[in-house]
Amino acid sequence: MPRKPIFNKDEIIESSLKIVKEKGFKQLSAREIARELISSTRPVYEYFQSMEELKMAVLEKTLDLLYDYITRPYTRNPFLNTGVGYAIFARDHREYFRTIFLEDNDASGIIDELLKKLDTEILKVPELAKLSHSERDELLKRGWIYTHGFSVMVFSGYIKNNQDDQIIRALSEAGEIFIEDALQKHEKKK
Amino acid sequence: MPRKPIFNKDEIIESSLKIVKEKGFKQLSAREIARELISSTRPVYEYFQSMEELKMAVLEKTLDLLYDYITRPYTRNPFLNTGVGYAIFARDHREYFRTIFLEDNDASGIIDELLKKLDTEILKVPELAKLSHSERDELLKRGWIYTHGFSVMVFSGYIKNNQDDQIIRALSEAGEIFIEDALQKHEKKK
DNA sequence: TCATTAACATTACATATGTAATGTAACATA
DNA sequence: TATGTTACATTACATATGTAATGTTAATGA
Repeated sequence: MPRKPIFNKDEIIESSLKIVKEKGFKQLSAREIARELISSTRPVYEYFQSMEELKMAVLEKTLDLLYDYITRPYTRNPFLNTGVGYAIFARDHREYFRTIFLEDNDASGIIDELLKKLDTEILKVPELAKLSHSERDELLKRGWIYTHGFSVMVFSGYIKNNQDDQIIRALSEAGEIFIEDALQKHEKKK
Repeated sequence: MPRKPIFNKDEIIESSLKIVKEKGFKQLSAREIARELISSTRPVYEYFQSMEELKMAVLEKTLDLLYDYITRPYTRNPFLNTGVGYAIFARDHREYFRTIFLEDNDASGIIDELLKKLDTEILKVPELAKLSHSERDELLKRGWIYTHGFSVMVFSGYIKNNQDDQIIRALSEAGEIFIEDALQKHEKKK
């Protein structure tokens, strides 16, 4: 007896992502989605209790994409790959990046997860295995701060000419500086 | 014959700053200001053509405060002081920091000015005078990226326990790492 | 074929905001 | 003291947004 659905949940989320990408998270509204779908605002409320709920779902999707980016094999160094993916994500998905890290979505949980991921990656780099826990922690923190600063610069358009290989070089050079320092301080302690 | 003014331009800007500090730049509206002043929205339009114009004036004020912060003598190193002031500003004036660097105010002009300032400061550090222009430039960029990353972390609340002295230490340590690397690479070239 | 019902459209109400139009009262001067 | 000017208040209109209430229609089972 029921009528056949025209729109589904995924379509609504996809339209939302398109709006966020083009106009920013702040512009995401039920009416914008309706315009995008060429429909009324009703379908949105068919699948989501509120705009708040939809926005959470959209945020989740951008996070999925971020995780995709930071797990790609840009180089042979998985530790570096995370940072490179992060910066390239900032370049290619400005508005998603802003939504995740610079809006009021309390990104600290997300950053925690990223750091945890980095913590496992860093162990895979052979030359760093000899470092103590606190030494590795310090190195991690420095690398993360630099990566984040770099990415925000890319995001805000201050760092231009940012081809993949240039991003890789910039981050890898900075990483080597931190690593060399960490190894040096490790040797000195002994 | 005219009536005595009750509110002046400065009061309106001050109220605006209070609102931005407490509720964020997005919440700044004529009616909010009126609430703050216990008045109507009319006085705002007495001194400003539009809210847009007022917002520009408010942004200018936050920039003035930022310049104040980055010119304070936290340490004897003027180069370091800029970064420290920047991070402390992010800690003490979250919403101003967001408005300036993370909102859509096209901060690149501001960053340019900051970099120019840093460029003059760096020359005052004796041990760095020997570096070539491009070497100094590279060092500057690295320092700036790190400082910005650090400040955004402070802003987003990820870096906690951020007393002045801890911020100074963190940035000075990172600075030393970059400086040592720059000097080392300079020596190698010879 | 037709009644039912889910999916969507339409309309409407509430709130927030910018800002123009209009009203009002205080104050300096004549 | 009367008056004109101006600073502010009030009111109103336009737009944007969330979302509830209500209307409409397409698909299916009887």
